[in-house]
Amino acid sequence: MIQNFRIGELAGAAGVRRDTIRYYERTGLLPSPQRTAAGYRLYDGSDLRRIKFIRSAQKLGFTLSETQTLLELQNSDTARASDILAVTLVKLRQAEAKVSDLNTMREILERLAAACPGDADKSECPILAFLSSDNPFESTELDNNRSASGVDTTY
Amino acid sequence: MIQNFRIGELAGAAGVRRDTIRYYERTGLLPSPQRTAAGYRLYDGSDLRRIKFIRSAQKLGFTLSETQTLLELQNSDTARASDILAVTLVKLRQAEAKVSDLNTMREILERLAAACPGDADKSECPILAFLSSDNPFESTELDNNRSASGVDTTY
DNA sequence: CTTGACCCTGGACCATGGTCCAACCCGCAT
DNA sequence: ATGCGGGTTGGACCATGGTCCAGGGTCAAG
Repeated sequence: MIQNFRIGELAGAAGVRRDTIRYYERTGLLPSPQRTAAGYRLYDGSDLRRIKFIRSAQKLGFTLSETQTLLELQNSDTARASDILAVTLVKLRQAEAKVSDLNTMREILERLAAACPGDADKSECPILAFLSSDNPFESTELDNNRSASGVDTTY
Repeated sequence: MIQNFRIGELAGAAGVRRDTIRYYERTGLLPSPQRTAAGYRLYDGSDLRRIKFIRSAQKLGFTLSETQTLLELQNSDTARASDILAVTLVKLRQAEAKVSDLNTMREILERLAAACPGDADKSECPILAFLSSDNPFESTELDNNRSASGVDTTY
C-alpha cells in the first residue's frame, strides 16, 4: 500500500470538500477508488495529483468536461501534443472572445458612469436613458450573435 | 385601450420567447398584465419598453435581479442619479475584475500554446506539464481569492 | 362544426459545479 | 457501552436564466 488515505485527508490535501471528490467520482472525472473492507474509499498520491490537475484546469477556464478530455488525452497511448494544443487553442479563442465582450461592456459602463451627474434627478441619468432608448447597441459589438459569452440569444 | 397586444405579439416584438415573458412575470420583473375575459394576458407599449430595457441591461452584464433594482430605481419617486450610478459602478468594477482574470488566463494559455510543439509526443507538451505541476500559479493573479469570476473557492 | 393558431396552467427539466441532508455504519478512546 | 469523529448512500437542493411539456381553453376562418 503506497500511502493510502481516506477521503477526508485527500480533501484536506487538495483543498476541496469531501462532497466534491465524490461528485468528481460520480461524473467520471476521478476513477472509482479502492475500498477498505468497511467500504471506505482509499486514495493515493495519483488521486491527489489528479484533483490538483482538475483545479488548475478550472483556473485556466476549462470546464469539467473539457478537463476530462485533457485527462483522457494525458492518459492516452496515441495522443500527440497537437491534440492537447487543439483543445487549448479553442479555450484561448473563447477567452479572447470573452475578454472582447467584457471590454465592450466595460467601456460602455465607464462612459455612462463618467457622464452621470451624481447629484441630479434620475431623469438626468444617462444610464437609464441608455437602457430606455431603442437600440442602445447600434454601433457596438455586443449586438452580434457572438455565441461566446454574454446573453444567450437563441430564440 | 392603448394598443393592446397579446403575449405572442409582445414576444415577437421584443425578440424573446413567450415563456421568457411569463418567466419574467413570475420573478416579478414584469408586472402582472391585464387579462381578457378569457384570461389572455394583454400588454402595451410600456411592457415592450420594459423588456427591451431588461435585455439591454443584460447585455451590459446586469443580472435579472440587478436589473430589477434598476427598474425599481427608475420608477422610484425618491431615487437620484447617484443611486443608479452606484449600481453601475459596482458592475463596472466586476467587469474590470473579470477582464483582469480572463486576461491572466488568456496570457497563460497563449504562452503555453506558443510553447507547445505540435508534432511531438504529448510528454513534450508544456500544457500538460503546467497542469501537472505542483503550484502552477505561483506568481500569477488567479491564485488569489478574487471573489469575482473564475473558480469559486469557498470551501 | 371542425380545424388551426393562439392562449392558459403547473410543473418538470436543462447545464454548471457543486453542497447539504438524513440515516446509517466503523473504529477508537474513555 | 458509549460517545465521537470519521466514513457510507441516495437524493434533494442551490443559483442562473430560462425552456418545454401535457392537458386544457379560446377564437376566427372555412
